[in-house]
Amino acid sequence: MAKKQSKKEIIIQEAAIIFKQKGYAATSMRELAEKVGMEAASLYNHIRSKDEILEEICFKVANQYVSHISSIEDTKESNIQKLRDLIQLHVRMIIADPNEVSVANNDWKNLSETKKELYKTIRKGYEKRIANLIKAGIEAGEFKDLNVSVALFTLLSSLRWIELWYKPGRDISPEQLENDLMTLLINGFQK
Amino acid sequence: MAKKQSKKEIIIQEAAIIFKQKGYAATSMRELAEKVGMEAASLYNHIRSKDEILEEICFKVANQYVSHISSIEDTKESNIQKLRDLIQLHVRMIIADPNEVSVANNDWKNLSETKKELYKTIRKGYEKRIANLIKAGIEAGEFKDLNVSVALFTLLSSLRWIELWYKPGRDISPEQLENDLMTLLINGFQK
DNA sequence: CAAAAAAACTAACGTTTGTTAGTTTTTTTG
DNA sequence: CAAAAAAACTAACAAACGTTAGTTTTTTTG
Repeated sequence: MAKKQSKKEIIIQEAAIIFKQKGYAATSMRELAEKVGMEAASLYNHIRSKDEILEEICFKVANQYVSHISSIEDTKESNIQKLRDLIQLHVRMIIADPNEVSVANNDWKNLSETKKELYKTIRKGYEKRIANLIKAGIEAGEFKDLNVSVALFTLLSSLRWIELWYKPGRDISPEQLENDLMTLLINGFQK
Repeated sequence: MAKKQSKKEIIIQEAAIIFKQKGYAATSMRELAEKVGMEAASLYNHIRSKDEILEEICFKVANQYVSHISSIEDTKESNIQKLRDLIQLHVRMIIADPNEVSVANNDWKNLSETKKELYKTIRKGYEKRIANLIKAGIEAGEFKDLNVSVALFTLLSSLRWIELWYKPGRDISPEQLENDLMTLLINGFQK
């Protein structure tokens, strides 16, 4: 029961696949058009420019992350549990749309100058909120006394391989993946 | 007392800076030439092609990683200590040359088809050796009973932010960075 | 210092790029 | 079913691309 997608949505979806494989700059509109099944010029009946495709992908992903983090912050759970929720959020976002998440994370550099600044601002805001979560955890005595930047970036970075690796049919379920990741990040390697 | 660099080395070094900023495909030879201080055509007195620059960067980095891992494997230390050594290796490689490491990690997709396959083979071989280290640690009872792939990729991925973040003059020393990372990865977030 | 080699230059090449204009076909609508 | 709207097409544009050819300048060498 797939929802009927507009042509624009199809174009963006297909673009995300190719951008992920080869990168935004190395992908031509003619190649994208072929994948979609039309001539390059026909794409412009649905989209304004190549730029626009990248913008839609990047900001859709960025806004999704931002929109979900409030509900984690607002719970009355422990900071450890909030960290677990955050890991779960990232895993589920990536598994729900590995192509678009991957493009947002890797190709945002190719945004136009103004959009790129906006993207960086949104991302920094998101990081700041997670940094505050980590600080709170340290102050509450739940977390080790870590350098907050190191903890923040290590956390976010450690989840980024999933977007490149995971595909349906892997011999590990999303639930297992979440659990293993939480174990690793919260309790570390050591037994 | 900097060693005298050949023009080719300067070109590659400068290329790594721009490739890191904008990506390989989005960087033109004319832009690179300007940064080096010559006309685009003059670059070709020193390099064969744009491709060649990327190849040199990617395989130099890949070979450096590979060449250092043997000495970690060959020690008679615990697997926990080997893991520490590996983290140290990565941190030092990244700090020694953040631009080239970054380009190798992000732009290898733009290698020619045959070189790309070679690169992937080298990288897989490297990953395999770390996977074996993790397996050994689990079997020795030093590590938790983790899914090896999850542990492997989380480990490698968690170190990748450094290449984007670290620059000389950060308010954290390489030693502190290494220590915090080891704490985080080996012992986890939890106190 | 003259000859040879290296490295810069200008000019231009053939392609590929994103995109527009104008036309035809397909789909939607009253 | 005719009119209108949407979406495909062909053709072509100007700009940018990596790269080569040929020439001039700079550096190295005997």
